[in-house]
Order: sequence, then C-alpha cells, then structure tokens
Amino acid sequence: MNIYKKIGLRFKELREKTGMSQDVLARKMKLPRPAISQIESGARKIATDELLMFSQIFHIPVDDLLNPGKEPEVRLHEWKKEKGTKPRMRISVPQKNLKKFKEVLLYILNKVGSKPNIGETVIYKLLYFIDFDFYEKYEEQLIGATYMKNQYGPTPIEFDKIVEQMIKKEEIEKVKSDYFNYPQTKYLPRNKPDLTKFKANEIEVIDDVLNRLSEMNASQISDYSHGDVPWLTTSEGEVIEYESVFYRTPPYSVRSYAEENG
DNA sequence: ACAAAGTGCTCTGATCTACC
DNA sequence: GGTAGATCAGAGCACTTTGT
Repeated sequence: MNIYKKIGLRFKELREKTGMSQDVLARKMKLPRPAISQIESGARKIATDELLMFSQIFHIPVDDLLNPGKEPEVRLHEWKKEKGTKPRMRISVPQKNLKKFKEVLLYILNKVGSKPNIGETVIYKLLYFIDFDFYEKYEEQLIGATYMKNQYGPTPIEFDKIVEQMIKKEEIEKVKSDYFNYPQTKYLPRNKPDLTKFKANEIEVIDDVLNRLSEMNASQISDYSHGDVPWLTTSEGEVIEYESVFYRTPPYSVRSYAEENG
C-alpha cells in the first residue's frame, strides 16, 4: 500500500468518526467534493497546504497524520457535542493576562508609538506577532490575547476594553489624525512601562517584532500578516488559534526546530 | 563549427467536471 | 460516495537561433 493510500484511509477514518460528510469537509478545505473521495482512496496526492488544513480542522498534528502506526489524538466527542464550533485545543489556551497587555502596549507606544505609521491597525498586528512569535518560541503565553480574523488582519478582541480603561486612568491618550489622507487612530503613552514586569526573553521577542515590522504601514503589515499560517488556516470571523504557529513556514517562523532536533 | 540558450511540440500525469 | 472523460500544467525532447 502506498503512502497516499495510507494517509487517505486515515483521513477517511477520522472524517467518519466525526460524522462529517465529504461534502462538508470539502467546503471547509475549499476543494471540490470528489477531491476528498480521491484523497481518501489514494487516487489523488494531497498537497502540503491541504495536509496543514486537514490537521487544523481536526486538531491533529501533521506528524500523527503521516504516522500510520500512531493512534490519532482527536477530541471526537467534543466535535459532535459542540456542532459548528471547534474542539478544544490540544495545548492549553493561554489565559488572558490583562496587566501584561497594558504593559506591552505601553512598551510599544513608548518605543514606536510616535512614528507616523504606527496607528491602531499596525498596533493590532504588532501585538499579534508578539503573542504568536512568543508562543511559537517558548510554548508559553506572553499576553495571551484572543485574536479574531477580520478583513484587515488579526484583531485582538480585548483591545477596545483595555484601551478604554487605560484612557480613563490617563495612562494613554487617543489621538485622531490622518496618515497620507487616510484617517488614523494613534495612541500616545502618558506613562512608562514597568520593565520589572517583563522577563528577558519577552523583551527580546517584543524588540525583535518591533525591529522587523514597526517600519511598515497599515496596509503593508496587513498584507504581511495574511501570509502567516495561523491566519491562512482560520476562517473569517473566527478566533486564530495559538497552536497553529507550530505549522508556520519561513519567513514567519521564529523557532529554530533544527537546533532542537540535532 | 560548436556550445549554449530559446522555442515549440508532444506526451504524461494530476486534477476537475459531470454524471451515475 | 465513486468514477469516466475532459482539461490543464509540466517535463522531455527536437529543432532553431545566437554568440564565440
């Protein structure tokens, strides 16, 4: 039996256990329905991006899909129970750390907030890359904010509430302005961040993100974020899951897997 | 004259559409 | 859910053109 047939049988087994039809799976994977039938029978080879998509839909590491001897780790009962919602993540979801959110925001604003290109949209993306880069590198939360996929890129859903609090406490100031004829919302810090609240590796990741991305304008950083695997594997309006950073590809990946293995 | 690069044709395999 | 036939893309090859 060739490898594609083995993978196909595994796909079929997992799909049937979840009670999902080929049609539903095909729509999730944005493929024609017969493609699912052919993949399952081994008549069609599966592309890398399709493999990643499948691993995301069923929350199974790619390794498990490619290893025929291994029992797949899938939360079938949860899938059936919560129709239309995703099963829980394999690795625990980082808990939100609101204080950390404030400190990171103050740190960003103090460092790059005065640059003309740094408006609200760019800040969203900087927070996203800080959170996801840190999670990829250390498998731990930094802020642990919840990012939704919307038209313009990842958006932290806690942002408005936290910013509102910070404005009330006069920790930051909201300024409406224009950037090349586009309306821009800027935030200016009135406090300094408490650096004792940060670990060295947290500062390192934040600085790295700011060095790499803080020169970009809103549309550049949005375009850039649209090539990241966590973004690509999430449907519009859904929460972008942290676990997907482990399937990142260059230039987005920040973790050196080769070093760890050898 | 010869080698390297470019062009176009054919074949093969992968994928999709349409149908059962 | 399965599959025959149509369609398309890419690889391989022969032939032509260009440069030395």
